[in-house]
Formats: sequence, C-alpha cells, structure tokens
Amino acid sequence: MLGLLSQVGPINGNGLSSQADILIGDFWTMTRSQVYRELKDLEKSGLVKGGPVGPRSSREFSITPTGEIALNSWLETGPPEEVIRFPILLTIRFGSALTPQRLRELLDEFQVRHRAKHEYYTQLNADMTAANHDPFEIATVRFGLLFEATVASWLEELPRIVPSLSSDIEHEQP
Amino acid sequence: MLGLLSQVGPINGNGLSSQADILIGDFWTMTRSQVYRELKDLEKSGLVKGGPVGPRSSREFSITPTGEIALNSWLETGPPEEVIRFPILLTIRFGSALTPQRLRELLDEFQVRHRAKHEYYTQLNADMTAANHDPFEIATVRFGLLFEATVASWLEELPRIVPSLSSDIEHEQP
DNA sequence: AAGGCCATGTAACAAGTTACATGATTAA
DNA sequence: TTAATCATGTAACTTGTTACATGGCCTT
Repeated sequence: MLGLLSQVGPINGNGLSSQADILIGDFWTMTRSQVYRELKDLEKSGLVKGGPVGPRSSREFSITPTGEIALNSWLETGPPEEVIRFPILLTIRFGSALTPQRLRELLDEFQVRHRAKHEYYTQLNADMTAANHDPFEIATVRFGLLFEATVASWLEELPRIVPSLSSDIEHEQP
Repeated sequence: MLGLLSQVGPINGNGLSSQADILIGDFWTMTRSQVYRELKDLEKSGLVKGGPVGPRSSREFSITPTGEIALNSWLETGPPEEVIRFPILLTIRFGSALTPQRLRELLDEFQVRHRAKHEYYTQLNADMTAANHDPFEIATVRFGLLFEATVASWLEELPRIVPSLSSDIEHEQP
C-alpha cells in the first residue's frame, strides 16, 4: 500500500483499492476492507496522512516522509518466502477419488481459464513492450506470461504422467 | 483435511498436520492451529469422528462416511480459482526505489532459494518415477518442477528486461 | 529419578472475506 | 425529480499466524 500510495497518492480508500487491482492485481490481492483497515493503522503510525472528510465521508491519503522511509526499508529487506497454494493440485493429488471423466472435465475448465490468462499476458506484454513501459512493470508481466505457459505445458504432459487421463485408449493389465 | 484423513487416518491433530506438510506441503499450507480448529468443526458437523482422549489430551480422528461424501463432492465441484501472491513481484514492481545493486542482491538470494527448490523437485521427481509412485502424486511434483524451472528462466531473462540489472556495463544515453 | 526435549494442544492476535449501509451522481 | 446505479465506507465473520502452556518420553 505504501508503494502504491507513493505512486498514485493522494487517493481515497476506494481509489487505492482499484489502483491495487490495476497495478499489482496480477500477482497480489487485497480487498477494499483490508485497505481501509490498513489505512487507519498506517495513519495511526504516521506512515500515511489523511486529509479532511470529503463526499461520502471519504478521505484522501498520502504517504508521509516517514512512510517513504518505511517503504524503502521494507523493499530493502527483501521479499518474504512466497506461500504457494494451488488448489488444482489438491484436486489432482486426491484425484483417484474422481472418475477419470470428471477429472478430465475439471482439467478442461482449468485449461480454458488459463489459456485466457495466457492470452491476456501475451497481449499485455506486447502492448507494454511496444509502448516502452516501465521495465519493472514489464518484468512482472513476463512472469505472468511464463507462468501461464508453464501451466499450459504441465496440462499437456499430464496425460503422459497420469495414464487414466489419456483419452480413449484402453489400458490393459498384462 | 478430509482428503488426508481418508488416506492417513485415524490420526491426531499433530500427526495430521505433519502428514499435511509431507503429503501436500509443496503446494498447500496449513498450520497446526488451523488443523485443530477445523477438526473441532468437522467433528461438530459429523464429517470426522474423534476417539477417546489419549496421552497429552490427544485424540485420534477418522473421516466418517458422511465425510467421505463431503470430500467427494468437494472434489467433484472442482478447484476454486487460485490466489496468486508473489512477494518478489512486489519488490520488482517497486524496484526503482532500490539501488540496482541492492536489487541484484535480493534477486540473488531469491535465486539461491529457488535453485534449491528446483533441485529438490528434480530429485523427488526422479525418485518417485523410479519407485513407481502414485501418478497423481508425481503429477503434483511435475508441476513444482516446471514451476521452478520457470522461475529460473524468468530470473535469467530479467537483466534483458530491466537494463539497470545487467551487470557491469555502462548504459549510455545517446 | 531428574532434566531436558519433543509432542500435543490452546489462546490471542492479525489478515482476509463477505455482506451490508448509505450518500452522491446520473439518466429517464 | 425520482429511480436506478455507483462510489465509498463499515461491520461481522472466517481463516491464517504466533506465541504460549503442559504433559510424556528418553537419556543419563
């Protein structure tokens, strides 16, 4: 949030939440509720400063100099280890409890979703590169692109790993 | 948890938590505390059944027939959309606030961690394949392996995307 | 059989989600 | 100028994390 505020502030809670979706939504999520709560806390600790109450009891917040320092030291510290939670791997891991047909259906849905994401990143990557966007931003898009490509190739190889998924062939027990 | 219980139950909370780490820890996290709380709830809804109190006030839980049904219908429903939260992309996204030197250091640390993971998955994949493990299990390992390979190639291409990261060369402004 | 170390569980807190309330703005 | 819609914020609930308590077990 400090990072966002330093780029798009002064802004109100709702706006900040939208900007988060736009600017970092591809690899970070936060709900509006979180934004408001956190904004309150950050103000209390002096890292952001809120202006007067405007329409719909909204207030605009900006990062303070102390906030900039905190942001910087957060960045300096380096990212925490990522928490990976990939629900479809749960489905796969316990996949023997499903019929192969149903599992294949689920995987197909999954594939559709991720093909769309892949296209999205491909487009975004092309556009941003063409438009000479901030390289740091492009770097994050590249990650998304590579990631979706990986998902695709994993799906492709799956039937070779899990025999019950290969299409219409009978699997004989010799 | 139901999936785990159906494979490793009857087991107490602590044991279940350990099994979770072992069996699905590579793509799903849960803390012991969560396990205990959830076990309590699942018992209340009749999806698991706890035995008598043993040493250290521990109890062993098993999945009930109702639980098996619930598990199955959860699997049938298909995985929810995954939530991606990749902290290093935040660091990158706001990377212009760091010196290129510091950023490179952070990326190096990141690379070390992930190279280790890549090796881990490579090994695991080889072992499991050799030992003719459950293909569903292997499929999840394959994902880990592909993912880490992707991280590696992203890191490799990064300097080409973000000029300030390319090593010792001077970047002239023509 | 005493001391230290694990195994097991609990409680308090923090972060994340969902559902709701309400005051502006716009369009008919 | 009323109704519909959207912007903004709040409250209640759920999930996730951290820190703590304590009782068995093993080692000497």
